[in-house]
Amino acid sequence: MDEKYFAQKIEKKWQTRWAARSTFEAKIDDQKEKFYCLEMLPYPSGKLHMGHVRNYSIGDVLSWYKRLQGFNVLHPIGWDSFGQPAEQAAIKQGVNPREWTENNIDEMRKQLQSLGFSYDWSREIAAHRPEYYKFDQWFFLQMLEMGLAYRKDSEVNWCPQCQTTLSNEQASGGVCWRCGSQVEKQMRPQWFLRITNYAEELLQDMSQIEDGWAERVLTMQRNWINKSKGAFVEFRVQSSEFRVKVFTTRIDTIFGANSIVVAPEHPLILENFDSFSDGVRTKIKEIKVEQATPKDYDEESEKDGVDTGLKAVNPFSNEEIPIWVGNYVMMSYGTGAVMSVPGHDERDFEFAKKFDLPIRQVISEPHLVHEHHTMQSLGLEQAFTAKGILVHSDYWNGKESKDAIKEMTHHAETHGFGEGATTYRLRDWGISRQRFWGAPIPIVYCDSCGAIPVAMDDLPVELPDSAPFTGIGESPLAKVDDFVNTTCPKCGEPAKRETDTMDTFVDSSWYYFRYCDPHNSSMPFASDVVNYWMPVDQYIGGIDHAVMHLLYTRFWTKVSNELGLVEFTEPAKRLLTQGMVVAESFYSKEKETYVFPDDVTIERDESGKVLGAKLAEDGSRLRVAVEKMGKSKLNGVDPNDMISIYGADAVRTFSMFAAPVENELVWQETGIDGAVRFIQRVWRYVYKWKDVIGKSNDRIGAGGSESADLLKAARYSDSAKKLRQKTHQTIKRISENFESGQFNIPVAALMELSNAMYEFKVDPEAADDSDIIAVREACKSLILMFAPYAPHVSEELWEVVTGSDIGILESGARFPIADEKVAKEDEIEIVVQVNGKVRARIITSSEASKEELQKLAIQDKKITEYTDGKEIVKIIVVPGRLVNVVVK
RNA sequence: GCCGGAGUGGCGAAAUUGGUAUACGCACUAGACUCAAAAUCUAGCGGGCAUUAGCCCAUGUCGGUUCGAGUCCGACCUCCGGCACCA
Repeated sequence: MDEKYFAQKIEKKWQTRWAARSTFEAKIDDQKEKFYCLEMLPYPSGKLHMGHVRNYSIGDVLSWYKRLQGFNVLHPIGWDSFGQPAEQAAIKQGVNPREWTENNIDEMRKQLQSLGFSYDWSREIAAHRPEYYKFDQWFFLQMLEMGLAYRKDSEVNWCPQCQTTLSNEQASGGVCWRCGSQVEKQMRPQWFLRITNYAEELLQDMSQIEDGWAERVLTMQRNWINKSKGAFVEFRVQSSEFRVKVFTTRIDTIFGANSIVVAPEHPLILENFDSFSDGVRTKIKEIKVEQATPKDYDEESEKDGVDTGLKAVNPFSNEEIPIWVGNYVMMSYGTGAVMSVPGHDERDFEFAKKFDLPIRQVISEPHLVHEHHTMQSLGLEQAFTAKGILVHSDYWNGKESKDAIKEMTHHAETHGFGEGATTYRLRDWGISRQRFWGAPIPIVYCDSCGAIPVAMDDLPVELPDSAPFTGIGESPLAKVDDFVNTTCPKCGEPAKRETDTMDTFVDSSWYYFRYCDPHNSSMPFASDVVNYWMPVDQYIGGIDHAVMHLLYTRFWTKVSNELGLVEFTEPAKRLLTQGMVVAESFYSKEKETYVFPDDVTIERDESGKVLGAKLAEDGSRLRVAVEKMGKSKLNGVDPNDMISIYGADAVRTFSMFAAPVENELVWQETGIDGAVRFIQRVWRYVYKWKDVIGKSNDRIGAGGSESADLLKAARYSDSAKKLRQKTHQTIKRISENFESGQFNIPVAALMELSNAMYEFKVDPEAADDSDIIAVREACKSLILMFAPYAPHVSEELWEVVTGSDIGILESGARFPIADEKVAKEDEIEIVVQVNGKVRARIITSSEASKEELQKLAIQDKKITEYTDGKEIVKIIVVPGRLVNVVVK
């Protein structure tokens, strides 16, 4: 056996063995507790980036840990293989999107395998294959039957030059990515899923998962759904039958309404448009165009609007107020009209300031009520948005907001101009895409029967193998006559297929079900199999998916539950949201592009701090920036190169050690040497002790089976005792870290353990039995705890220590368990503070009582120097930690 | 703009959840080994003053609560993620 650590060689060896032995294939086993560990599946871009490495390393660490604890672990992987990049490659390079995608999958599979991830490859799935997307279509038809899928007109980005629809990304900055034309909005009929039916459940069921999901994710989802209780109120339009309906959560502020602001496409405006003056009409058209132009989010759009001259009547005060058209009111949101209360709403305040509209205060802070009650108007510096006491509100004066909201809503209801209501900001999920590379929506349009679903037995509706990819005109799919032309499933007459395909979020909404039963051809999955494995015990993915994907997938689970397919209503018990991995990159203003360190001359000061950067090619200055990996075409660091230089174990270990998993990580390679050195240190240590701790030594029992009696019976020297103490302290610490999802600290703890092993200065030749037992215990514990990070080298060293090539998992080895008695320190250091400042340290028994500690502290010479001549006010004693003497 | 986060040495970070700030590692410096280099080992490594065993300052900024604050509260600054057709 080679005694030098050579990563590439042992990694290949163990990857081959695991595959040959099907080590990681999961089977249903009622004798064992199951653990479903799932990482978000990748889009097959063709190249792994460090964000992937980090994500999948976390999952692999956890999978190994759970296997070592005896769980029946399901750890699958697959491909989210529909999406725009394949279609863009088809347009730009003329390749076939399916071939392009399959090639990318082959490439990325190789890379994942070279990292030695413990996947059950027999369950691999890919969204673009008919055997998968057949069931996207199946689910769609089920939802159609349930009344959850429907069709309505909705906006898309439209390039008038290319005569094609564009994604938001393709329309960024409001111009077409291809030709640079101004992008417009266009209405077209599209399919939607009624996620809004589940708004309340999506909120309520958060109680099932709040222990396992990060609070920040649930908060974001809650705010996205944005439930608000309030009331609809109708304002009569003066000298007209028209009533404008608004929604407000603050009906208590209605006496402060100075105007009604409506969207430019509000029915009232459409109806009265011809009666407006030229100036008003021009302004309304401008606002309409502004709203129809896609904007970047960071563009701050200034409030704009125009007084239409129409008047509305406040149903509470009978006051006549003007009706404005405003650029901040959208027809697609709410009722398309708001009542403007500048005194108590920030947006309305800003609008009123800009157009010099009256601002009235009708809510006051309790202690100011008297003053405000008698004053006509107040010069508010900013909107007062808190609740309070009503003033200048006629009959309602003096009431608290909370009561006024109830009573005023009731008043509106009994007088027929309003009603209490709960609204949600969440909108239905539009799934239609005017693109080729997605699952076709299984609908046929017949002139006489209308939109008819394809029969279940006729699924899948398969994508044709080729289509004209031009980037111009309608979707490529619509240009394939053989696909488009069909017969009506109902009447048999000639008819046309739906040519829109589904949003790729559909594929990723149920893939974790499919992993449980990946080869089922008649159903998406068998219920009993899914009910064994699901819900997912630990889901791991980027924080960038906190809202959309995770909300869609929760919705899908609820629908599946309603269909009787699954027993549960939430897909994942625990969610770990990994921080983004970003590449240190540089932005070139002239070229409007990001470049990465290879092409850049970086200027640093003596300490290595980056001062600036210049483009190597022409010396132009660059802005230092970071860019999310995978977002840009340039992915910064190539994991392939790193694996071939440092080995998979080192790359995995370092990606975990570099930062806590929830932090954002600016990737830099410096530091990975430390991981390599650590692996080599462990390697050398095990080899140094190999002959005395391995199986060949039968003086103290075989290396493969550690007997508790043996450990107990041995008489240890002080240094051996100290080594055992460190071993068990490390086990304890790492177990706690794993349970709480901290994966960086265990690496540091293992390094500390190995440092302690090196400090155990007994020569293997001169070691007595108890020394050997202590060393062997340390080595075996270290190997087992390191296996989740660096499985290849751990398997190899396990073979060295146990003398058997059966493999860690096959041998039945378990994650070590800490012995509290062994881990316990006899003596500890107690800090003594005077007024919170550390002034002395005393070494004492870890058992010392509060009284003993206090006594020791005030007798200490260093402490008396500070306390002499002063009055001791109090003494705080925290056993095991510190004593704080407070003096005056 | 709206929603959600983050900020600790030259760098990645740790801190038992209110109790010794800087564990572990990277980089760096010096020494040992070597003809030499690499590797390895030993020591040092937040800043300032003393260079002794001591003192003062430091966890983005400003303020507050507390015997005690990186941790809790308030305001601000900077950076990052999401915003419904990137996945």
